[in-house]
Amino acid sequence: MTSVLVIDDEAAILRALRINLSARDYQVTTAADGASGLAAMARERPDVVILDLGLPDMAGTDVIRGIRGWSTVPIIVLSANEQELQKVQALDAGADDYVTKPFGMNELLARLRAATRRAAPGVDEPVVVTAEFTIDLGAKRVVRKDGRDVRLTPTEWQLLEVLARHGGRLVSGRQLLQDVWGPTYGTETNYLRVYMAQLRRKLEPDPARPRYLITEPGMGYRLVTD
Amino acid sequence: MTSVLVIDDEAAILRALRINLSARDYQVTTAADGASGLAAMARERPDVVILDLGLPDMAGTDVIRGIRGWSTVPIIVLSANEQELQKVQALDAGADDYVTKPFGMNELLARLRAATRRAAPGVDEPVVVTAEFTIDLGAKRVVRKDGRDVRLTPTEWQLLEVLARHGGRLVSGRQLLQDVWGPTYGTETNYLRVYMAQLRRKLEPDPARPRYLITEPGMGYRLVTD
DNA sequence: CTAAGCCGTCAAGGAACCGTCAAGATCGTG
DNA sequence: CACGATCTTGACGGTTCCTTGACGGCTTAG
Repeated sequence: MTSVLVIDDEAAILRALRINLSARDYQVTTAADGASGLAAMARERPDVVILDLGLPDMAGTDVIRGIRGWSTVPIIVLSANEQELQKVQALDAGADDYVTKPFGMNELLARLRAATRRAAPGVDEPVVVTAEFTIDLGAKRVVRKDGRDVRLTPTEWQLLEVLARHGGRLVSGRQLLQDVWGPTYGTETNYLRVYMAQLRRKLEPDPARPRYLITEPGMGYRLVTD
Repeated sequence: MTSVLVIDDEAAILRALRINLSARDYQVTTAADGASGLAAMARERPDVVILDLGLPDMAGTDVIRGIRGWSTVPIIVLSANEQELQKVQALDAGADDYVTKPFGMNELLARLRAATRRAAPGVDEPVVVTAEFTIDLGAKRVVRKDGRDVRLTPTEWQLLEVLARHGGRLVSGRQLLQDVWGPTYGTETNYLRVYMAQLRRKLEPDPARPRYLITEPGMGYRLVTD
């Protein structure tokens, strides 16, 4: 999922963007001024930034330069200012695009897609490593330590992905069922038994005595990464 | 020196751009319609394209797609059309930016700098190498290990290019369809089956048992590069 | 000790997915 | 305008995958 950081001091725009972006499966973080925007930038590592130039605490070009100092994340600038000089300064400071308010939501979304499409190859997804195998969440790939990669079915992969994204923490059976099979499931624990067995057969050195895909009786499952 | 291809049918704009760009040390090539624009594109290999959407011979989005079929060069669209739908269609077809006429020359130049700045670090087109063949994305060529090069149709090449640019990662059927056939496609999986078979027949040593163009049932396809 | 949960294992039927082939439609070119 | 190359479309058979039920081992509580 693509994550977006919106830096804007107008509550109305913030709300409109949050609603529209969330509805299209973007993960949205917001900040209301330049300082907290830069802080959020370092904390969240978003895939793309939408930046309003009319911030109360600092000049827009300084925010851009603050980000460009250490990141090449795409920056889309919003501004009510139509003056050409302003646009030139923002773009030359390192912005990728400049949209004048008022703007159409569909246009902004299209420019967002264009910006993320360019950056697409280069975003490194997290990787879970154990002594036996490596899970590459970005490539949707599992490779054993001997270099051969493991063939997983869609359901097997989804189940493993949910466990991996929880990073070693316990995940309840109900949550696993809902994340993999959909929100209407929750009690079909036999599905989990079947697919856990499949995963163990494909990943564990000794499937009878699991070392990574651990059952916590009565509670759920856990992927330990040692 | 940065080279620019300008595709526009208005003589006045063509002249203005030629003068302004030349004065700033860009190397300018021009074309007056879509067909000759695509021809010039293949001949000149410019670093960036400025494209007017109001061409006499073909739709703007088709010109964009014609370029995107084999090149990732930045495309800046010029248009008198302010309609949002037009912008969305152009950007989704693969354009990088959309500037509405009349435009300020300084703004256009700034957007030009932004577009070329982004592309700068990645200009060296990657090459994908396997034990059987080599894919040269820059030259749009596939060479077998025995030196003979493989003839691919435009669609075959586009499909292979999308897979190659994802470098071993899994690509979903929906994304392949949208990247190759356009954003309105997504369910016509039989296209993929047909063209995957074509590519395998031309690239795989044993097309019946593929080693490089791998199917992950229910999830998508992947180009493994061992 | 026994019964009741909970879990792991296995196999089979049916559905979904994929590879293959070939014919019609379309496009570009001379 | 005709020809060849390419793209689209439909149908068929084979393969993979998901679901489902049954059985037995293990643990725990009474």
